[in-house]
Amino acid sequence: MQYFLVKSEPFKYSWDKFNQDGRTFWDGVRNYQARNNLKEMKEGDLVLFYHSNEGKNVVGVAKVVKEFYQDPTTEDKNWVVVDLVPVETLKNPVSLETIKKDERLIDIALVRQGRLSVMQLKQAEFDRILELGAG
DNA sequence: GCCAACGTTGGC
DNA sequence: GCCAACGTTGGC
Repeated sequence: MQYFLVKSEPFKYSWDKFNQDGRTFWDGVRNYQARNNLKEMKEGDLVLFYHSNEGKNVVGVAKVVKEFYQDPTTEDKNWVVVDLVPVETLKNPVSLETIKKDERLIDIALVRQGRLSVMQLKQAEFDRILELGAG
C-alpha cells in the first residue's frame, strides 16, 4: 500500500465537484515527475486531496480504483491518468500552515517542492495528516 | 499582482 | 551537452 497527495485548484476541480461526480480520471498532469508518481499508483492506494491557491489545505481522502492509462484528453503518449473515487472528507481541513508547523511533516514534498502536483507520501506522513484532519 | 522556484526549450 | 531565456505554478 502506497500513499500519495494530489493538488487541484478548487476553481478547476474542487473536492465538492469530485464528490458530486463520485469518480474522476485525474488528468492535466504535464510534468514528468508528477507523471512518474501517477504511474506508481496501484489500485487501492490512498490519495490525499489538496486545494492549492484557494484554501491551501488538505480536504479529503481519495482512493485509486484504476491504474494509469493513456490520458484521454490528449494524443500525446507521454501523459497518463488514473481513476479516483472519494473516500472521506476531513472534519478539519489541514492547512498548509499547519503542515509547515508540524515537525513530523516538515520534510514532505508539498513543502519541499512546492510546484509538484502529484507526490508520494510516507505512511507516517499520511497518517499524521489524517490525525490532524480528524480534529 | 508579485515573485521565487523550477521545469522546459532552443541556440550554440 | 551547456546554459540563458522563458513559461508556469503556487504561496504570499
